Formats: sequence, C-alpha cells, structure tokens
Amino acid sequence: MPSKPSVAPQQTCSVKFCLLDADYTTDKESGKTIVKLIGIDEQGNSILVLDSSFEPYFYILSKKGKKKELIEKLEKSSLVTRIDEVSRIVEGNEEKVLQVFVIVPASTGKVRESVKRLDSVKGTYEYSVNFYKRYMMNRGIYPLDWLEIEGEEIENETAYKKVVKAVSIKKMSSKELPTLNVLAFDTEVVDKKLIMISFVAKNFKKVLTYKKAKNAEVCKDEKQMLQRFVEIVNEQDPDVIVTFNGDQFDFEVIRQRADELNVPLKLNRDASVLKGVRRGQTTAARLQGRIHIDLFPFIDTVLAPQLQFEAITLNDVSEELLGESKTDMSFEGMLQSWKSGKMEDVVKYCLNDSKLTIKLAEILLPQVLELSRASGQLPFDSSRMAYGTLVESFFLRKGVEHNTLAPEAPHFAEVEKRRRQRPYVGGYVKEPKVGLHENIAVFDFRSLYPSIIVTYNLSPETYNCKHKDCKTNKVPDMKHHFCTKIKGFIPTHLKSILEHRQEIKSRMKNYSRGSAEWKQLDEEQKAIKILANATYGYLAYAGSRWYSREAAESAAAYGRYHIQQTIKDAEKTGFEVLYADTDSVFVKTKKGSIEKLAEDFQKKINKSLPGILELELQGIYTRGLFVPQKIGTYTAKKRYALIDENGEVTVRGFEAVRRDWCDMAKDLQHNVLRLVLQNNQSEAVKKVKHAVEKIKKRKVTISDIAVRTMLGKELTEYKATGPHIAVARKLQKQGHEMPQGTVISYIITKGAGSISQRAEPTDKISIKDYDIDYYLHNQILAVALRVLGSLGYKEEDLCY
DNA sequence: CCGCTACGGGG
DNA sequence: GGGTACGTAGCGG
Repeated sequence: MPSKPSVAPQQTCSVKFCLLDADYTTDKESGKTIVKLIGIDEQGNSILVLDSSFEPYFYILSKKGKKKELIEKLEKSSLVTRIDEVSRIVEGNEEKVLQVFVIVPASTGKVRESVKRLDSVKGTYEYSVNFYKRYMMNRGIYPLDWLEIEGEEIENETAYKKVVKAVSIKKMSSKELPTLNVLAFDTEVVDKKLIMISFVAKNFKKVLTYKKAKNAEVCKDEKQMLQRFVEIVNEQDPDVIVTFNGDQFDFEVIRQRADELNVPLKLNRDASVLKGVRRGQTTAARLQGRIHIDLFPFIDTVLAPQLQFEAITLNDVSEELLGESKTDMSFEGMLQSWKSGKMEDVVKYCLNDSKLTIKLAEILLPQVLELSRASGQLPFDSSRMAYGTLVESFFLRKGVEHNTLAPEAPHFAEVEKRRRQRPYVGGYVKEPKVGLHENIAVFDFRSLYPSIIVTYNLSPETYNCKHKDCKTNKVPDMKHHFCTKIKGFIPTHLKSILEHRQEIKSRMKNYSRGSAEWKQLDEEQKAIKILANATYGYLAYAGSRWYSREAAESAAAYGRYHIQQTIKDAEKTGFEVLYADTDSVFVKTKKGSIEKLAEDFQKKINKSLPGILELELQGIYTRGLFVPQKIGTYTAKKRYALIDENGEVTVRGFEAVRRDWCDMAKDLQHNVLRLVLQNNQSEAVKKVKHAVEKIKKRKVTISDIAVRTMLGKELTEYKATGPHIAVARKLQKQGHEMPQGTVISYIITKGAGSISQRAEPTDKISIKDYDIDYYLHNQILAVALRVLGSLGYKEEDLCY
C-alpha cells in the first residue's frame, strides 16, 4: 500500500472509471482511515483511488433532558473525535440524534459498548455497518457507477495502472458496463496435492502440470507449478477471476500447498499476499484489485431456487445453463488416467472445467453485476450473500437516502428467540387431482408476496397502529391490522423498486429481443425481481433489522385468501381446478377453447383485485400429469409434468430420482414420463416391462445397476453405517485406501440381512450376484410407479 | 417425536 | 476489521 506521497511534485489528474470493488485500510502515519475504490477506466486500465475524507461514526438517541450529560461523557473518550446533532427518523418518528464520530471504524463498537447501558442513552444505531459499505451508502455510490475523480496521481509499484489520491469524486450518469478481463481457472487435486491447473480467458488457455504431457506446460514439480500459477495470474492481469467452488476448494488447497511449499501467493494487484476472509463457517478468497467471483455460492443462494438441477455440480449447472456437460470422463476415470500416465485425458478433463467455468461466467457475471447495482453491494459480496443480508443492505441504503435510521440488528439471544418461534402457516396448497388431464391453463399471481406487502402496507411500523379507523382493517382470519394512513418503510421502497422494474420492462420494448441493450435491461429487471421476492422472507428472517413476523404471517394470510378466492371464482366460471399452490392455479376445461376461456377469466379476476395485485396467465398445456403429494409419510413439494402443443415438457418435483438410484432407474423414469405425456401409455408400460425382464434375466450391465455415492469425510468419522459406508469398510479391510472423496460404487446382492449388509463393491461382483428382487421392487418398479401409479397401474400390470 | 450433527459444491 | 451461512437429511435418544 503506498502511504507516502511521492517525492516528485505531485501531479494533479482526472480519471473516469467504473467502480468494481472497494475496501479500506488505516494509514499508519496519520492514523486516518482510507477508503480504497477499485475499478477500471474506459481503456480497461486498472485504477485504485484513495479517499481519506470520510470518518467513521454511529448514532445515539439520548433520553429526554439527558443530552448534555451524555455529550460530556462522550467528549471524555479518547476514541471520539467530534459530535454532531442531526435530525433523523427513528422508528417512524423524527428525532434529534447525536452523530458520534470516532477515530477508526473499530471504535464505533467500542464507544457504543461503553455507553449503551448509561441511563442517558435511549438507543444506539448503525454502529456495526462496515466502513466501506457505510462510505458507499453515504456518498450515494453504487457498484458499477462511473465516477469522475479529480486528484493527485501517486507513484506506485503495484499492478494498478494508476493510483490516485482523490480530492473530489463525482458520480457520472453512464450505466454502461466496462469490458472486463476475466480469467477462469481450475485445479485437479490427488491425495491433497495439486497435480494440474488450467486457465481459460478470452484469448488465452493453458494447462500446467508436472508429469510429461502434450498440450500442457510441464513444470519440474508442484512447487514450480504453483510459482507459474502466480506468474500467469500476474501476466494475464485479470480484473475478475472466476472459479467454481474456489472459496471452499481451489483457493483453499492452493493456500495450503503454497504454505507447505513456501511459495508467496502474490496474486493481488497491490503485491500483497492472498488472504482468506471469514464469512460465516466458510472462508472466501478475497483478492486485492481483482474480484474473485466464485460461481458456486452465487448459484447456490441466488439461482438455485429458480432453476431445477438436481445438485449444484459444475456438470448439472452447465447442462442446464449451457446445454453442454463435462467430458464423458468420470472423476474415477480421470484419476485412473493420472495414475497410469494417460495425461492427455487428464489435461482435457481439467481444461474443460475451466472452459465451462468461463462460459458460465459469461452468463452469470452480468447477473452478479446487476444484482450489485440493485442491492448496492459489491460484486464480491453480492455474489456470496444470502438473501437476508442482500435485502437488508438494500433497505439500509434506502434508510440513508431517506434520513431513516436502521433498527438495531438483533443480538444473539434475540436471534435465537426468533428462531424458536413456531412456524406460521404458509401458502395454501390444494391437493392435486391425481392422473392425466388435458386442456390445462396455469395462472399465477405476479410477484404475489411483494404485491401483497405493498398493497396492504405490511411493515414493522405499520403493524397494529394506533389509528381508530385502521383497527377494522383486519388481515383475513387474523387479529392483526396494518395502518391505512401512513405508508410504511418497507412497502414504500418495495413499491419504488417494483415500479422501477416495470419501467425497465417497458423500456425493453424499445429494443429487439436478445440485443445487447435488451439483455442488460433484462438482467437489471431480474436482479430487482430477486430482491423484491426476497423481501417477504426477510420480514421473518431471524437476523433481520426490519423484522416483523406479523407482517410476514399476514402476507401469507392475504396470499391464501387471494388464491382461495381465485379457486372459487374459477369453479364458478366452470373450470375444474386441478391443483393450486401458493400463487398458482392449474385448471382444465372440458368444453370450449381453453385459451379463450383462460384469457377472459384472467381479465375478470384482475378487475376485482385490489392495489397492485395481478393474475397472469402463465401458460396453456395440452396435457399434464399430476401425482399425489403424499407417498407414505413423504410429502413432495410440487410434483407434476406438463406438455405444451410444441411438445415442450416441463417437469417438477420428480427429482427424488437422484442419489441412491441406479442409472437404469433414472433413465426409465425419464422415458416413462415423456411417453405418458405424449399419451402413449402402452409404450410406457412396454418400456417398464422390458426393463423388468432385463433385470429378471440379468441382461444388464453392472454400470446400469450400480449406485454411486461419495465419501464426504474420513471413514472413521462415520457413526451411521449406510450401504456405501458398509462397502467402504469392506474394501478397507481388504487393504484398499479409502480417503475422503472416494466414490463408492456398489450393488445390492442376494442373501439375508439389511441393505447395508448386502451391499457389495461393483468390481468384485459378477452379474449373477445382484438381488433381482431388490432391483425389481426398490428400483425399477418403485420409479415406474411414481409415474404410472397415479394412472391406476399396479405392480402386476408392469410385469409380463 | 425431538434435538443434534453433518452435509453441500470441489477432487 | 462490530459481518461469522443456512436449510435440511438422517441419525440417535
């Protein structure tokens, strides 16, 4: 960090750059806290801007008549630099509060701690807002803003093209995204040692390893490979580094190996060494000057709920988002190749992972950046944040922009208490009419919960207000009421982003679908949708500042009320209601055109809905299969499959076909489902019968019937013995090493005892050993009956 | 039935 | 660095 001004006469300069990252540091000489703003200019040069004009502070609301006493006490503290008196809205009321400035960010908590119990203190506020976040909020700066900086350029020996000490910072209006230099990398690890590293950027790809290999740079050993890794990152000088699970895996291994092998990890632009930052139970790899975007946490927290992959693996995610998968090679295959020296396979495998990662980044990075813009959090943070914190940072900003102090964050005991609350009643579910149906229309409420929060003014401060007229405004089937006179904090700002989203959507109409402008606007509106939808959950989130279980509970009650009304109206109109869940209703008609009837119904309902509530016609389907939600004690969330007139199939909730099912069973269910939707039940039954025969006559391969499970931890750490653990222990006794991460492939054999006792490793088994009965009833027929059972088929119908 | 622990992704 | 995930499956009591 350059802290000294250069000896040469300082050069005044002006730069315009797009903000990508921020941090802060304390200058050792002056003791001042310096905010670091990191970004790139129009030419793609990396810029570091230093701003020492911002001071840390927090707020105190004093008790009546005790202000003087409090100020005197505060002035005695060596940590306090000055005290201002300002006007802010506190819990709905305008108050005069003390703004207490302190020497360094860490002092806010210390000073607050020393005064919070004084009887002159009524409340303390915003003492735990991170300094760079505080800075961005107060200055109205959002990530990806273009900033115009006037200042002095400082000589530096860092990888930044320019380091500027800011004198003034102005926001510009451009919303353009800069061209970023993005580098993806992936490592392969065997026995906790790095064996290979691959990189892919726009015009660059490389593989490092230390066994002789074609198409790779062959290093002397692991240490030299790590050194080359550092060199290559610096040569490529990326603005963004992308990984898939780099926080918890790749960077973690790299750090450990670099430690062991004594390789300084100078990956940062300021020439410092990589450090991990604690984020909850996990560590994130945060680089200085380069944003490390780990796609895994982003997909896990933000995208997973909207998508339908079975697991968040690079393979499944790539298949869904890119329509392509990893190479045909399995991990075991790769391992085999490494051990036997078939290096071209390993190189291909490793490089492909980086290729997929960068392709995913092409799609996901714009989403991360728009989410940053919408939430006000840096890309590094917004890509790792859980919904609760993401929503909260948005409202914190709105508070600052509207002179409103955020409620104090709940303390540990309070969070615990909130967590222990009995769960409240959620959305309404109408059990599906099991079977195959035709001429189906699906309706859903557009952004149901956000619309309800806005329409009914649900917010912590509007709950059970004192106004006489509001008291009759009861939530359906609840004792609660919400204010009808004064707009609440949450509904006000939620409404404004919903309107902003509509405005973006109407602007999108000016561009042709799929154009660059259209795509950027689309990402922007999707990011806002994510925030808006998460606000409902935020009201009931235990860590929330704007916590109101009553508001969340009421949103659910209003939701149930409206969906039930819609069901009643649909029935009155002559539809048969097949299924309903929370915000969607599935109906069918026996006579007339489903399209026409559905459109008329939608219009009619919308005329009767209050506020901003709106029912949408989600789609028309030629055929649909609905299966029971309860099978024994197991309750599926949503389980149906639909086909439209173009033959497009939508499947929900059959995902129970995951682990513990063999490939043959998985494939069979897939085929059966499609055939049923194509109204070809006889062919579906034939397929099942055929599979049954194959199992009975042992005309299958081991791989068809193998179940694969990975050892998630060391074998000794398992207390419970599932089938894969039993197999692993058997293998270990035979002298095989069974480290964490070993994939156990097993089949169930004939004989007596539990499934675990009868599980055997695949490599020692012949096709005559498997238990026909188990595969018939617990795999093939089980999976087939999930689909065909709802159509009245019994086991005996599916066997010859 | 409840409460606790371990897990995920990566290799 | 006053930012310390999170929701759930599966086990044992």
